[in-house]
Amino acid sequence: MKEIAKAYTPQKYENSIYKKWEDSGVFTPEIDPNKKSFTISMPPPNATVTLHLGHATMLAIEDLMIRYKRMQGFSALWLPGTDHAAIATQNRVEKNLAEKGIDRHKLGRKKFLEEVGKFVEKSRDTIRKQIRKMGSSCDWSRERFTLDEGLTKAVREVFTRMYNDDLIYKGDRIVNWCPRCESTLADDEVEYKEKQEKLYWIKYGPFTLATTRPETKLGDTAVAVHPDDERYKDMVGKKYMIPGVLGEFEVIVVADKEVDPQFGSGAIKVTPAHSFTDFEIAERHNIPLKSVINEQGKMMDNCGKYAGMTTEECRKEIVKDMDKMGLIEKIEDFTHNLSVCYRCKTAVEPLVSKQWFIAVDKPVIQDGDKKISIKEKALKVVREGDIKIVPDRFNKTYSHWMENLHDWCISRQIWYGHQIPVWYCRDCNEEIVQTDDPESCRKCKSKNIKQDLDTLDTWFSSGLWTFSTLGWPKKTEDLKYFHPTAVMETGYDILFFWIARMIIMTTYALNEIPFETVYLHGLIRTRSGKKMSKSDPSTCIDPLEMIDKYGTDALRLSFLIGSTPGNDMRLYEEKIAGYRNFVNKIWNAARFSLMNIKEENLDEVFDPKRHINSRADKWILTKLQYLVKDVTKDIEKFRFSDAGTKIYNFTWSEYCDWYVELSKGQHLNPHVLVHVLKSVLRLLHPFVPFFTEVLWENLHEKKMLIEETWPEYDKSLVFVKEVEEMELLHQIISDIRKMRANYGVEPAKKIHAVIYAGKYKDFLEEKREPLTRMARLENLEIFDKGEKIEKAVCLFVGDLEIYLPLHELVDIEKEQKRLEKELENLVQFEKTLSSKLQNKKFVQNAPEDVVEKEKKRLKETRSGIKKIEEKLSEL
RNA sequence: GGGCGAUUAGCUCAGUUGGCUAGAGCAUCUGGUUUACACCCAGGGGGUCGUAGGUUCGAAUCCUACAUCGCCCACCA
Repeated sequence: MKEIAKAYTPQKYENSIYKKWEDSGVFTPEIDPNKKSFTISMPPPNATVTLHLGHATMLAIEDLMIRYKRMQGFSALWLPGTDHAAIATQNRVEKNLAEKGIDRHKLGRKKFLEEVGKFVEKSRDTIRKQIRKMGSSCDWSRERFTLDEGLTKAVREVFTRMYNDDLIYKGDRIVNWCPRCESTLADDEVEYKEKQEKLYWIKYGPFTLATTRPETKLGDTAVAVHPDDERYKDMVGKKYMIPGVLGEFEVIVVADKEVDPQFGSGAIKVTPAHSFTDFEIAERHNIPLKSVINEQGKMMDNCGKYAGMTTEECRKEIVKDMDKMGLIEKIEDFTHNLSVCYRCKTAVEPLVSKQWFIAVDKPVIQDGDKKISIKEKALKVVREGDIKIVPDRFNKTYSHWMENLHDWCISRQIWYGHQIPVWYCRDCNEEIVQTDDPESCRKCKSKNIKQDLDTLDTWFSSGLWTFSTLGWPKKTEDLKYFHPTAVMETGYDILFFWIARMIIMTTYALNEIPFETVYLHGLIRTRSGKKMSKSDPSTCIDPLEMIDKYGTDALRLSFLIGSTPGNDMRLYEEKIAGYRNFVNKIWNAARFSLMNIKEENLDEVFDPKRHINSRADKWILTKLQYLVKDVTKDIEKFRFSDAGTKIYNFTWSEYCDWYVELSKGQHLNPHVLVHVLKSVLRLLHPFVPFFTEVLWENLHEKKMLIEETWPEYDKSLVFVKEVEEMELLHQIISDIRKMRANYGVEPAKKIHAVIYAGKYKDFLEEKREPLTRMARLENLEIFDKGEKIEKAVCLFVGDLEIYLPLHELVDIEKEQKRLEKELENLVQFEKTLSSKLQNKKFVQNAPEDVVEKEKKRLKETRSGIKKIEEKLSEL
């Protein structure tokens, strides 16, 4: 009665539907003590980025969970936000300024930060819009930014507490230094890249040794050998003068297990200030440090003629000079893992510097009657299952990483970020750490104080994300109601960067877990399995472009179906197009339903007592109950792909292919047609929110689908017998169609059929209409039994015999061959089954229902064999 | 060096505590103006489940080894 467009056009509806949801306030959950809360903190996209496939996946999965729980009656909070992403953002703005010929140092800290602020404001606005594009039902009224005032308070509070607990300390330690960013990097912010380099064998006093970095010779203070190395045994503990390009210098020989006697000559030069291993060796043996490389990656003033050169320039020069002095023995090619900055790929320069650290091994958290470290605590909550990781194999990865965690360097020498809340008194050197800006020195009252210039690692603040966004350190209602959060969903690539740090920071600050479950999705790859990279647009799919082309719903499905947690997934345009087709398919099923129902019936509530008319109705309703049960279970177990596939198959292969087709004849029952459609829309809504909502409106629903309830399994709508009968009908129709195709019967031609139906006679009589229509029969005769019919194709479905007297089309020889082939098949199968059932161990050990099933199948197979044999003997 | 994952139809992937003659989508082939949908319908072909052993009544699924690809961690000057 009502007609909707012939095809669904997402572009026409998506924006207005989103606005309708947002304006209605459904995204903002109430704090209702009678309801359970369900919270997801959205992993905040970096403030600099535009939406990429990683975000799109994350948003699709999280929105699915949130909508599902919301429909189930939970107070579902999905809290959105953005991360200031200190280094990444600063680099980006520096680059932008550089294009205009502006250098940040000339601009000065204050002005530079203003520039960053402007850029970030604009950029955040873009990402906000893009998050909306994905249909994300997040609570914008609670949106947060890691540099917000509230979050900054949280950062200072945690810093101060940790400082007072002696967890945060300042020390001279060797750190990863990026000379381009001019900042420290945490251990996991360093990447390794394989590179072809040279290995220089140099004459080194009484030694010959191999090095890739001859320029660090200027900072050498020792030579180390393996304690068991016979070659150098007598030299250990002695001091030697080594000839160098800047004259002789003294080294001491130490024995250390770290040295691999197999590599090179078995002796290494020790440069404690510029190598992690050497620093550790130096610490163990009390060897002095000598820094020769500065924070710009250039040789320091103590390097004579090399001062001011970059390490690379210096290497060239020093090799030249050493060669002149006859110090170079040989130069070999060498493949080497070069450490580079994860943000800008510049080679990392290890150097010694005064930095702030978090001590991860210091026992400070009360645990029963003893104290454990923040690291042990973070291990414990996962080990004991307080936090569950999906898929669980990542437990191992997590534990391994956490066990090997060293003190975390948290200070960064960049400007953008949370400035470290430490002030120094210039008059009395007092160090003041507190949450508010102090006016004067607490010790000498001098006003001559200055804040530490460094900022905090960006992961320090994002480590507080689940609770700082809910108002902590204030004891807010939000915090009480929504924390701990339910699920943290993110890519496995930031398990260490972020997940691990949230667990550390939250268990320390709140003595509470940040989330109950960690759900890790895989990375999106190209069709050939390569990483998509922005620098190569030919491999890269832009989610926004796909949304324009196929709609958000189709894009979302392409992330949700066909993927499993923790595994990478390949994405390509045909896949998205396929789900667009699915969306359109349901749209058209709805179109059909609407065309077949009176408007007044649309407003009626489905009542099984009055509205169920036929076996077909009972069949589809039963299948729907199974679907509801399965899908609910799958979503609860985070098997989103399975859930989606099941809805897909039900809708297309059962509802559309059979039930809608049946509706075109005597079985038309608009009530059930629409009821099942509506249930499917409910089930589908968390996956594909836009078009389900559009259809919902068209079905005269007053309430929005987003606010509707999730369907529940209803046992009273399960009809096992009717399902069996209907499936028999499907089988008969399919088999007749197959035979038609097999014999090349023109689709338009209607044929004659005779069925000996036994106990199903009455049932088939009732289904005469769909049977003749869907199998394209012109004359159907149904008997309970009868004589075999000659010159006819025969089919055996269970105990039924079907004859298609195709007369001139029947080629006896061909028919014989077909039957023989089928017989062969059945005989083979019979063999397998009977030997299985004769096996006593199988009958004894296998579960009863498995045995029963096999028995039933054996019976059917044997009856089929008998029938075909009879038929063949007549041919 | 240590760990993890993958290996199933031409392609992309499902396959839950072992239990239908191993499934889907795409592609392909044969047909098609059916009461919604060609973004569709009906039907077909296509797989020794990476290899070799083992456990079991029964293995794609569990165990062992190997192979290939990929990822993570550690790291050598």
